[in-house]
Amino acid sequence: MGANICMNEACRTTTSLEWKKGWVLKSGGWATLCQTCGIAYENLVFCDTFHLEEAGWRECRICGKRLHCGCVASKFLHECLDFGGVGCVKCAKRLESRSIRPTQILGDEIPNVTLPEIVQSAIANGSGRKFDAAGLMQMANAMDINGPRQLFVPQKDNTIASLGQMKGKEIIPYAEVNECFNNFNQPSGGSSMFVSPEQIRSKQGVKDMFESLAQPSLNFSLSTPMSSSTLMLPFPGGVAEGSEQNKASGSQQGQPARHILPKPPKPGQTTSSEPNKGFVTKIRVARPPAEGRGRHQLLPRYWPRITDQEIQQISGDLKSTISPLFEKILSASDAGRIGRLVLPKACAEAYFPTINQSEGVPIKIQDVKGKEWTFQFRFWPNNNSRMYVLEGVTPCIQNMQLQAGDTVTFSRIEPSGQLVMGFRKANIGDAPDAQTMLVPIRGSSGETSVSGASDNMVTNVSRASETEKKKTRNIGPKNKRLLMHNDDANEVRVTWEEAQELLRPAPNAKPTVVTIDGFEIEEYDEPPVFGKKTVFTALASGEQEQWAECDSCSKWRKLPVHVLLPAKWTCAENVWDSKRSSCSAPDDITAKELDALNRASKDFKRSKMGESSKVVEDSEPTGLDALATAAVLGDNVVNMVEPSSDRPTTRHPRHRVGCSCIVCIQPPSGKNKHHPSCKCNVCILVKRRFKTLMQRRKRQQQEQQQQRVLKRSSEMKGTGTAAAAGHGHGHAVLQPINRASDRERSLSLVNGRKMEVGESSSKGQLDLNCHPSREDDMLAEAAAGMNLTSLMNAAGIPLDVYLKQNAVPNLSYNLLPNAAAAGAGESEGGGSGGFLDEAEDDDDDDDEATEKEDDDDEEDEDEDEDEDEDEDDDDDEDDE
DNA sequence: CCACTGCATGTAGTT
DNA sequence: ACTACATGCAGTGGC
Repeated sequence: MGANICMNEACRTTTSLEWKKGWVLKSGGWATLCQTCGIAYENLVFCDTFHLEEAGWRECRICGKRLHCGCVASKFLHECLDFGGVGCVKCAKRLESRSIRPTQILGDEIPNVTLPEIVQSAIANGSGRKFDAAGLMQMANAMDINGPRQLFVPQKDNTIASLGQMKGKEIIPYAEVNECFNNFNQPSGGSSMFVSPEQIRSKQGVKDMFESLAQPSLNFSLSTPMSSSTLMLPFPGGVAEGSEQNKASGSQQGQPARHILPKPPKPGQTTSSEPNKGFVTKIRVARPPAEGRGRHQLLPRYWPRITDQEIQQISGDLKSTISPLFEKILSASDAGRIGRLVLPKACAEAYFPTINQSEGVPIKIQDVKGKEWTFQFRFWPNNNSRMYVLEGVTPCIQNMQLQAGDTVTFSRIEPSGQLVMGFRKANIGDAPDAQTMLVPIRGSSGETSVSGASDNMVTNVSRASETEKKKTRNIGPKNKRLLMHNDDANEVRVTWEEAQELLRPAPNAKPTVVTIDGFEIEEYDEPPVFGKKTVFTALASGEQEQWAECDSCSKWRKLPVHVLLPAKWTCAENVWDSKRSSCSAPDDITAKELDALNRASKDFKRSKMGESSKVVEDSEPTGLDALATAAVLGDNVVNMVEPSSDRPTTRHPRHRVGCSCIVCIQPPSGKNKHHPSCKCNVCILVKRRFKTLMQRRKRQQQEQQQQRVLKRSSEMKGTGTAAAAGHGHGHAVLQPINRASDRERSLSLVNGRKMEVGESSSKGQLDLNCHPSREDDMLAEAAAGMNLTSLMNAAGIPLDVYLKQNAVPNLSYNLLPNAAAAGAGESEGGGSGGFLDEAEDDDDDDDEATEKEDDDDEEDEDEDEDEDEDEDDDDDEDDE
């Protein structure tokens, strides 16, 4: 704790002040002590009368530690001074009798305003409040960075005070304080506006400032903007303030001020420009005019970044003076069809009209060509706050040909207050680094800022480096969803998909198998490792092959399909083919095949990277056929055979041999895609399930038979005896009876479906894309996949009879090695099948309610049969 | 069925 | 913990 003292050095009235966050007020003075270094640091004081509650972040000049100054001056002991800063009430009153002549800005005559007028109006009415509050906010901006040395920037010097305070790396366009104060008496001083923090720091201290302030009548003047730009950051809420802004002030008084404060740049960052030179094309990262009802300081991401050149051009085009307000990078939803542009809250409250109703008000905004657009400016209640949006922006967005990632800028024409909406196309060069940022900010559409710049004055490619930083800050952390769902994000997605395919259990990791809802899940303590990417091919016979490229000699080696290779693999590790276990061994592949392999690999990768999203959309109707084809030929072979027509989708390709994932075990869609001898996962599954079905049928028949025997027995023994016997064995006996009844129901469904299957079969078209848990469908699959339509008719006969008749081998063990893994646990449950079968068995054991749910599900599925195959695919996956 | 509207929710940044 | 905001989603109305 300590004391705050009136900034008028002649007065030095003190008041208490509470400090936060590890910073203490130096007793009796205007300094705080950094607890790290103990060096005194100028304090700043805000007048709470005007709800200026935030001082912002400052940086210790010695240690660089950031200070959040939350100090608030006593509202009763201090008043805001017209020329910035605060003074004690006593001094303020003393100044009442002395008029303060405001400065002239760029030749615009500003009416004289006296302190009493300002202060009194500020206290008395809302509009005046805003005037002063905004001015103080501006002062706060200055003090954020430079402390009280910068405190007394004339209010009219908005150009100076508002242009930014990019500590360290960015331009600090504030007038150097002492020059500024000198300019109080030296109109058109022409001193530098853009000074580095170091320069500022090198200047003399507070005392001179106080001396300047002590001058009762200050003749404000502005430093001439360093360029001939007509940029004028508007005086916040002041005389030149637009009427809207003045109107806006009143209703927001009660809103708490928020701390939307820029972080100081890291010490290592470079200054974007040298002061006093080369400003014409320099990026101007201007802190926007601090004004508005919320009196918020904008997050740096919203600070308008505009060059003098651009300002000149815009101003020239519009024949007006413009004041950059803020900008925003369009999100996907901003640029989407919905036509709603989410406005940063602080910006909306600062620069847009006050709205008290959610419906908002129509607002007219010009574009840089002078065309006027009307949007609805409104808000939605959101978490006890507001979410401001501009509605109806679609025509404008389309007119400007903007996309997510582009930037819209909002400026204001002075003095009319007309809002201007500019834009800046995202720049390919904005992407910081292809390696560090896999996802390009913009697509590879080739659109660059150059084209945008030609007709948009706000655009300037010279800002690339600055925009890059901004992009990193804006798009990167804040718009991750935008990035990841941008069409251009395929690279990441593909990479992820590829990573999925390449993931292997750690070499020595032993899985712990847990069963959840009948599904066996392997849990590994070790994280997975990446394996080597291989290419699968399939022969006309349906036999599949796996190919891997040696990391040493780049020769392709044929491998067993179930093999999972480590990330690095060479011929020497080809333990499956001793003849080709050396790099010196020739390729066991013809040149043509090799070319096809390479093409397959490249096409696969390229199509995934470049066109995956498009393929997903465009080839949706045929993609399933492609999947089905892939099921037979191997998904990558599709590319080899028909690289142009059947590109892989970004979806997980089914039927990947050896893959036991939840997708691959699904039947493929498409019709007549399976050769009878196909040994793909699905066909194997189908066959296995058919076998399971037959076994269950047999079991059911046995149960029915048992039931009939039991019934006859009980009839013969009489009811009483039967009841007694039933009591003893009832549970054991009745259970299968219930099961039998369930299965009768199930079979009736099967039979009901049987006709459909028969019809379908008669056409030679069977849809394999059905729910695996639906036995009837699976039966159909079995009939199709095995070309055993007659099996359907045989479904009613005992399995063993059928097996004998058709010489169906023990399908469960006729699996590819990894496919066998896919059916993990199939030996369980009486060897009836894999986990799917187990799930079925579980269903059998389920209670009545569950059975009913199952019935409902079945009905639903039946209803959904007519839906497109893709949807079925998804349903299947979801259901699984 | 589709587009629109308004709110809810999840995520990320800030305090 | 709080806030801002991007986006999802249910409800609604029009075609």
